[in-house]
Amino acid sequence: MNQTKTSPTMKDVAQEAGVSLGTVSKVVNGISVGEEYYRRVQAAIEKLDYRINSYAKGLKSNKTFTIAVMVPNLINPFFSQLVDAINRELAAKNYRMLFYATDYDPKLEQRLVQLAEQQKVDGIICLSYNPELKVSEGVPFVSIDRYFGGNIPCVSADNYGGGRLAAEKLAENGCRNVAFMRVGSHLTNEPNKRKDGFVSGCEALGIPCTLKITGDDTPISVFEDFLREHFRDGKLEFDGIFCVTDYLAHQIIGILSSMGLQVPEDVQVIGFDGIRAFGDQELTCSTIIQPIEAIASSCVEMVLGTQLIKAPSLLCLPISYGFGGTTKA
Amino acid sequence: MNQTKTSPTMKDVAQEAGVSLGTVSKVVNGISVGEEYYRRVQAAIEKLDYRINSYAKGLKSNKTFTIAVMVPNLINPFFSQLVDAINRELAAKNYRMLFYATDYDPKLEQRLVQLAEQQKVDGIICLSYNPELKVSEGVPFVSIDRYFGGNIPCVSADNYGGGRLAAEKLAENGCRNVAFMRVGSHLTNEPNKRKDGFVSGCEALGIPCTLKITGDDTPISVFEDFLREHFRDGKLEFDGIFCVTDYLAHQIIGILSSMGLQVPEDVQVIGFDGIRAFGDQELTCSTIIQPIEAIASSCVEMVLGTQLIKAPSLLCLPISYGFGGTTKA
DNA sequence: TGCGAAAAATGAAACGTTTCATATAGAAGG
DNA sequence: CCTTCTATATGAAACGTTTCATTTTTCGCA
Repeated sequence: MNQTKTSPTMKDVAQEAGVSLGTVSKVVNGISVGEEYYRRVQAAIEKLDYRINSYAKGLKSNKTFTIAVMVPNLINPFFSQLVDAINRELAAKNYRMLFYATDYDPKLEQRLVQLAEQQKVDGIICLSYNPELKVSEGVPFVSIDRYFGGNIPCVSADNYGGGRLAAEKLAENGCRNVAFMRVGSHLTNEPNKRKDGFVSGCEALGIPCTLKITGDDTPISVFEDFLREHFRDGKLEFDGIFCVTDYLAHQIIGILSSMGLQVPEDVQVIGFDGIRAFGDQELTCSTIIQPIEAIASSCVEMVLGTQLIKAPSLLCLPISYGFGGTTKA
Repeated sequence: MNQTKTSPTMKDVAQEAGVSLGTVSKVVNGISVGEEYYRRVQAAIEKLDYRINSYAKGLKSNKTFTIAVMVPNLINPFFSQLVDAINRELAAKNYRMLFYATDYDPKLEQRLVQLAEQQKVDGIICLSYNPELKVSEGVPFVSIDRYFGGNIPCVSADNYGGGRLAAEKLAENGCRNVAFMRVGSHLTNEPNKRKDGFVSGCEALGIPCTLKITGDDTPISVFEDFLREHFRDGKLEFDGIFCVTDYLAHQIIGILSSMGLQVPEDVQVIGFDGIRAFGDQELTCSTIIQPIEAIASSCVEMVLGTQLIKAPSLLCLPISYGFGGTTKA
């Protein structure tokens, strides 16, 4: 018989140490036992190289020390940096992270939430693109950037404040006619407040503001068309543009330069997120910086229930301005 | 008694459907049963909204449909794009991904491997920075970019070929005196072959080549010092630089421009990886592109054993050149 | 020295599956 | 109508833990 060597169980340890199963369990879980027993069990554990079986433990105790984290993908640096930060927080608390990419697909997202629940995770952190997402009562759920109401907590940056700040910064730098650009129309999404904040900021400052918001799946060329419409005699009608994300800002900058316009000399551009292209290097465009670490740690605290949520709650974390060379200062 | 409503089990389904436990198990696992039985069980499943408990299943069957993926972090876009691609492959095969960040820390990495094993994953995919990593025989393990020998399969890009290609491209673009730059000294790392390929390429082409390889934890300023040493009368001694990663290339480009040098007019720079800063946008420096998708799918195939490994194997995937504006073509 | 109370160790039951030896029903053949 | 064979359904045991009702040990005190 060529038995494949199976890993030792608590029973094996108990036998080796000459104690009962319950005693081994106590030692493994750090519950106090007699000194002599403790020593014997530890020795047996070392000798057999025993490791607890998380699946047996999870089955019996209904606690898996696993959190599901869901974002559209890991390609967009905002998402990957967020997930990185969440993972750090979880690891520090001895939790494990099950990762799911939703690909911006509401159906898939719904399926993944069910999958995660069935996977018996202790909680779910999700940056959702599904306004109608159904979540089971049983599993703690924390949303990022989308407020569902009910008793589902949501963590997000102060998007409204960020919008206002963008308006103020452009104004400070001398802009007198600005535009706002946004892809998609997920209306209940918190980031949509960036527009509201920006518009209100412009109004307060007395600066005219044009909005260009495309549908969900329109190509980037729509923005190019828009810009060309407002381009006469080698001059752009706007002297400042606020883009809803850094990602979009980079695309817009590309279009502007292909039109022969200089950034920031001819037109200033400001994005949102605070992406550092290669991780810890400098910003590649001026931007409103999201507090990624703070978002991550709030999510983790909330989902682990360190911080109990009673009422429907929307946590708004402070943003800041970052100069990246696409504004004048 | 305020019982918290517990989820239905197979037993509940069996009772509801009036069949035995075994029959429910068969239906759930797609094993053929009598037509009438199948119908009744399905109805009961729907009615009770039954979901299988993965922990019970995993405990009994010793198969968890979970793969651990380990890279240093998700900040470096090469890593996050790789993990994204691996996750896609796994999801397509109905596997789940447990993610661990090793933070370039060999000790931590070793601990995480043990943790993953104890977590009963069906396999581990790891981009390791620990040349002495110990892996249990029990769990399928696939390495990325580090060849351990033994019977541990390794997947990597053709780093040697990539180095040669970098030399050829610089030569094609008129370079006659080049430098190679690399941080760290993880000598058994496959990417170290980039240097060998580059050196051999330069030799074959008859171009002088200077190497600058720093220690593991030296600051970036070491490269600045090096460049200044080779900078006389407003002219840099080199007309081409190959950086071991795009990440480094960007830092070097920053230094060069702070020295008043133009890229690519005064000096051409080529990186390695093929990072697209914002995911799907254009390259921000000329580079040797790693086949990230191919690496990901090979890893997944191997770790799932779709493709059986017998001998120690090192899979080398083809690279390509990508123009990003920091070379002349 | 002996008694009772408190503290500690024990081991059986349970968690929700899979699996396998057994039981059953139905079909086919004589 | 009975036997045999096949195909299918059954349910008990097992996976490796935790937990809790019991039993055993320890120890202070009379």
